[in-house]
Amino acid sequence: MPELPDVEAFRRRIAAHVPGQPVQRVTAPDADVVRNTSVQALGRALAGRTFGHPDRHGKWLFARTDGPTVVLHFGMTGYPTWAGHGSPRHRYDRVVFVCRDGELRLNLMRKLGGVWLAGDEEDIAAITGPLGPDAREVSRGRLGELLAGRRGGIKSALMNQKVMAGVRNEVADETLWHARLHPGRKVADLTGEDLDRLHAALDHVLERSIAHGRIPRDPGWLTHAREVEQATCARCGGDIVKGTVNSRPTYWCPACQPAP
DNA sequence: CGTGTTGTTCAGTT
DNA sequence: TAACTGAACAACAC
Repeated sequence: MPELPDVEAFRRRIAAHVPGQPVQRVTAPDADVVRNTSVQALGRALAGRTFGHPDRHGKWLFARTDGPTVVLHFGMTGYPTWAGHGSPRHRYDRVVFVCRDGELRLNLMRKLGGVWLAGDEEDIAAITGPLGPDAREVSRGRLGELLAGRRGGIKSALMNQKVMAGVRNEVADETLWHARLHPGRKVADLTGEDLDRLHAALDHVLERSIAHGRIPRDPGWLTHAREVEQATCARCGGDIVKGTVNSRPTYWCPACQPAP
């Protein structure tokens, strides 16, 4: 379930191998994950082009070339790999960019993500739709601005890609636990101190998770609760509970994150 | 073969 | 009219 930290790890993986690689051809065993063009047109547009440095905004990845940009989204189950020409492809490698020294492969088990071809920044904006600033770039002041005037709950706002890009279910739960805020708290009811803690928690969760390549599953993290039958809060020792917020499975500590 | 999974989209509501 | 909510959808593992 890639969120911002996972996609940043993907970006670094691609950045380590792909820049400078000329594309020879593109094969797509599952053509339908190529979303806004045909496999043939994608191959024609990229053949002979050279990959540059990849960028990321939220959960979107942009594999630049000296021509068009390949836009990647990983849905819930996707990930990219770099592999030698001869190494066996995985069953769910849906699109393969065959380069000079290896292959960039997009594994999409559930086909929820996809590949788009973009000629310029305008194309990219049309593909991604409106996105708020990347969650990693949000300052304390900007967080206040982004949340100002919102009527709903804090978890809903954090997960809204138009508010900020990159946070989804697990990062939202983890951030709210670190900030000691109940996921159902109304944005309008949060104090300046609440927002201070929320910003510090978002920063902490994103930076530590990026360093780890994903949200750590260790006992000191709320996400650990998703691994075990019944987790206890690493801060207070109380039981972590599971419920549904915005029709998504949500974990929190009732003692540390009091209900609104 | 039914259930669980979760990012996104969309229909409907406030 | 923007913001909000919840249901539907995607495809597969188990």
